[in-house]
Order: sequence, then structure tokens, then C-alpha cells
Amino acid sequence: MEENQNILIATGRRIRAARKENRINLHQLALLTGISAPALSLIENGKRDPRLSTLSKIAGALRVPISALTDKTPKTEPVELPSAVEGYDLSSLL
Amino acid sequence: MEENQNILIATGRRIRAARKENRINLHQLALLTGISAPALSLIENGKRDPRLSTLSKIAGALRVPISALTDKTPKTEPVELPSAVEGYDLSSLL
DNA sequence: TGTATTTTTATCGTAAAGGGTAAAATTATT
DNA sequence: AATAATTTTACCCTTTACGATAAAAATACA
Repeated sequence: MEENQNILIATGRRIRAARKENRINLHQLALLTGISAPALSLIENGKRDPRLSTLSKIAGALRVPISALTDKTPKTEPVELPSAVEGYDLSSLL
Repeated sequence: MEENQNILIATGRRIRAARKENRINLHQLALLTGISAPALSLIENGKRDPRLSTLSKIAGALRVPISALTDKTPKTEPVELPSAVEGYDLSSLL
């Protein structure tokens, strides 16, 4: 789970930053999202692995796209959905 | 939960599209992500609410940012993190 | 320094995620 | 049409998200 910790911690940091921008506390964000303040605290500290619907509620309340909370880079150019030009070579896997 | 269905279904569709682009089947994506094929099937059909770490694994295997799987719009311009210029008026909530 | 506000931690229940397996249903392929 | 490959469903099982609540810890404020 150590590799996932990275994204959980990074995402939590961005959520907290976005919440601060909105000048609201955990209790208020809880009211806005329907997610309890203790749960939000765990998420902001990267100690919980939130579900997509949870992220969606938070992003909605903070009025930012989910990508603003999850992606490392705020993408300068539009994401051409599958950047995979060349496919996988799975011959070794099966 | 009906409102969440939307994002779950939309995200599932994008995951499936990205997987097709990579020309791999559920079994192969399962090998690449460590997520079982049945679980992937449920996610692609919007019948399961995946965790952030699960989305991260899928995005990594499909070599796209998570935002390519979750956000409605592939964002043309860089996301200025908190687009919230004006704060909430929470006076009614507390 | 004391008091209030905010955040963190802990415990308890419930619901749901996700793995494994196997069977059913779809969808190619020949 | 028959067979093979892929996907979907349905179990069972363990883990964990999440709400509620309360208490502890940390911050802010007077």
C-alpha cells in the first residue's frame, strides 16, 4: 500500500488546500458533502482511500474538477484520452 | 445514489474506452492492475464505486491521468486549482 | 493563561469494495 | 451451427470506507 500512500497523501493535501481556499472548516465541508468531519479529516491526511463518489462530492462542494484533486500535474495541454499510441506487449504475461 | 451513478457510469465508459485503445481484455487488465476481472467488469459498467487507489492502478495501467477517466471535460486550459473566487455563504447552514 | 474553535483519534455498526472461483451469458471466430 | 474467447453474474470471504458519537489533541483567540 506504500505506493498508493503517495496518491492518497497528495490528494489529501490538495483537498485541504482547496478547502482552505473556500475558507471553510471540516464541519462545514461535512455539511456540504454529507461526509462526516472525521472521515474528511482522515481523507485530507491520506489515511483513508476514498471512493470515487466521495471524491465527487468533495470536488463538487469545493467547486473544482476531480482532476484538480487527484492529478499530479494540472495538465497544460488537453489530455488526448488514451495517450497510448503503442499497445502493450503482453506476450510475457500470457 | 442516483446522482453518483452518473459519474460512476461515465467513468466506467471512459475506462472501457481507454482499455480498448490499449487493445487489451479484462483478463489482461486484471494482470496489469492486480484488480480481478470481475471487479473491473463491475467498475466499467458503473456498478461499483471504486476507491481512489483502484482508479490510480487502472489509470496507471492504461497510461492516462486519472482525470482522463473521471472528468467530464478534458479541460482545455490548465486548471487553476481553486476556481472559487468567492467563498460560500454558509450563514444558513450554521 | 484560560476559553473557544478546529482538528484528530478512537470505537462501534453497517454497507460496500475487492479477491477468488465458477457458472452463465455474450460475443467473436472458424 | 459449433467452438472458443470475452464478459457478466453470483456466490463466499476479508478488509475497509463511512456515519455517528465522544473524547483527546492541537490551534486560535481573548
